[in-house]
Amino acid sequence: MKFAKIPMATIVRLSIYMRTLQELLEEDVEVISSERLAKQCGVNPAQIRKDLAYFGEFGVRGVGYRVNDLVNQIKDILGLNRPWNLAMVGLGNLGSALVRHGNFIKHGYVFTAAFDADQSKVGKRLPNGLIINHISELEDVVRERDVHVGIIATPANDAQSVANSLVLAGINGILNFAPVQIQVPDCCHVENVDFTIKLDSIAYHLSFGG
Amino acid sequence: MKFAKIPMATIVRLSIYMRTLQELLEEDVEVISSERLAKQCGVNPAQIRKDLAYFGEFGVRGVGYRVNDLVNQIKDILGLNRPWNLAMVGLGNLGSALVRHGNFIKHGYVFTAAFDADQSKVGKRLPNGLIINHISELEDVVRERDVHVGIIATPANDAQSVANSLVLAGINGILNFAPVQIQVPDCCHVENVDFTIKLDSIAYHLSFGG
DNA sequence: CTATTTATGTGATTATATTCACACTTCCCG
DNA sequence: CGGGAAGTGTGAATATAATCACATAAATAG
Ligand SMILES: NC(=O)c1ccc[n+]([C@@H]2O[C@H](COP(=O)([O-])OP(=O)(O)OC[C@H]3O[C@@H](n4cnc5c(N)ncnc54)[C@H](O)[C@@H]3O)[C@@H](O)[C@H]2O)c1
Ligand SMILES: NC(=O)c1ccc[n+]([C@@H]2O[C@H](COP(=O)([O-])OP(=O)(O)OC[C@H]3O[C@@H](n4cnc5c(N)ncnc54)[C@H](O)[C@@H]3O)[C@@H](O)[C@H]2O)c1
Repeated sequence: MKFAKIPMATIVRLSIYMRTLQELLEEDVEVISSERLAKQCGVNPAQIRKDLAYFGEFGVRGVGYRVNDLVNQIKDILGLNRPWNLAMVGLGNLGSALVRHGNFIKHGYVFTAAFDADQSKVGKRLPNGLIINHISELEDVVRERDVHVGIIATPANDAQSVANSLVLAGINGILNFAPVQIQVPDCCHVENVDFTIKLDSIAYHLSFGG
Repeated sequence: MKFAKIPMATIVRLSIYMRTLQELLEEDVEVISSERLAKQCGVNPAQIRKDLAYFGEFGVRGVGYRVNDLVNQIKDILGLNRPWNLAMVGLGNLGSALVRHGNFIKHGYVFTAAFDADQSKVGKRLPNGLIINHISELEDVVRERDVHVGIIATPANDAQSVANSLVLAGINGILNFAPVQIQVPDCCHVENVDFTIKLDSIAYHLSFGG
């Protein structure tokens, strides 16, 4: 995999295609054209074909793509045909809602560790059976349970220090919900989720009709 | 404002600059160069200058940018020097965590309405004093309370129908947390938040060392 | 008042991403 | 079996975005 330099935007779109294809699968659609898929995903049909072409030929000319096959092929491309272990750091409002949520497991992401700094939370059992560890145990527990990705849902002030611990524990993927830009070495890939930035984009569009 | 065609990516970065500048303000930094700001935001310094140049000249040559002024200028650019009224639709796990969260109000976003389809939730009072209305009242309440942006936090299956109601009620900005691509007329601007897509990107990077 | 330093603003350049357009493959129907 | 019809795969053409590099402006020191 990965013969040319792949646009980051392509990777994001592949996820979107996959979600849509999974829905189609549930509606028993067996084959779909790039044109119909494009409409559902809100992109250009050629875009879909080109995105896929980076990784191989997955369709049948004159016919389209077999939905089931394409889902699996995209999973292979993204590295999703295996489970990924997650650690949640910070079990407040947001962190708790996230671990409770079923969509992660549905897509192959499993919470195998949870950490908080608040002693009154440590030892508590989460709905999925996981017991909250103290943040000081992070490094040991992360290694022990083979955690691949850390999720930061602590207050903004603590995010950088948590990120440092995660990196030290050997983690190279972080999903950061705190509204700060965390600094990590190149070996570690960070994705940020900040809802208020999305709201700002909406505000701009509403204000200036973009 | 908006003299040339502005890259969407520029708008997103402006939000990020603003967040960082607001932090700097709290640390009593008065003036900052594009170079230092760039490092903190993880972008190229020329990028910052070019992004700002779309909208005017905000810096002082040989000196840098006055932090406080720049924050306000970015707010003007994005249309954030006014309050924006939000409606939350779906007060489950995620929706409840969101309305409880203080960051929205801090950035000028105010929840002025909340809706759910579950009768047992209708009439309940949220921590911010807001009372949950039934989804059937959406159109009336949205108009009455001058809601500008709708936030969808319902199950995926209900997202499209909620979006339809919001559009019908005259809303042209939607923040969608349901993991589906909703279809709306051009007058309505939609931003999606899907954490699992971010996780997929991380998985790809970890798998293939991008 | 001049030289030096710093750091912006921006045209030119390079890099990246999207879209077009059509050759080519498969299917289907008569 | 031959002639559309449908729809992929992809090189070429656009379009968009990021970066460089330098002229220019302010501040400071001598
Ligand atoms: N709640 C939301 O809807 C929402 C929305 C957008 C962004 N965010 C961001 O997500 C983060 C969490 O938000 P929240 O509402 O859950 O906050 P919260 O205060 O409810 O929870 C934070 C949790 O982190 C724990 N914590 C603090 N320091 C820690 C440390 N060093 N190590 C481990 N755990 C630590 C606290 O004990 C607490 O349980 C914040 O940065 C917030 O800005 C939240
Ligand atoms: N909880 C998370 O951390 C999380 C993470 C990622 C994505 N999401 C997505 O966010 C959405 C909500 O997740 P959740 O965990 O809060 O689910 P939830 O089941 O806890 O809450 C959904 C709420 O929506 C209400 N609802 C259902 N149909 C409705 C309708 N037609 N109109 C108004 N309200 C309606 C339900 O009564 C319920 O209160 C889902 O689409 C989910 O996939 C959630």
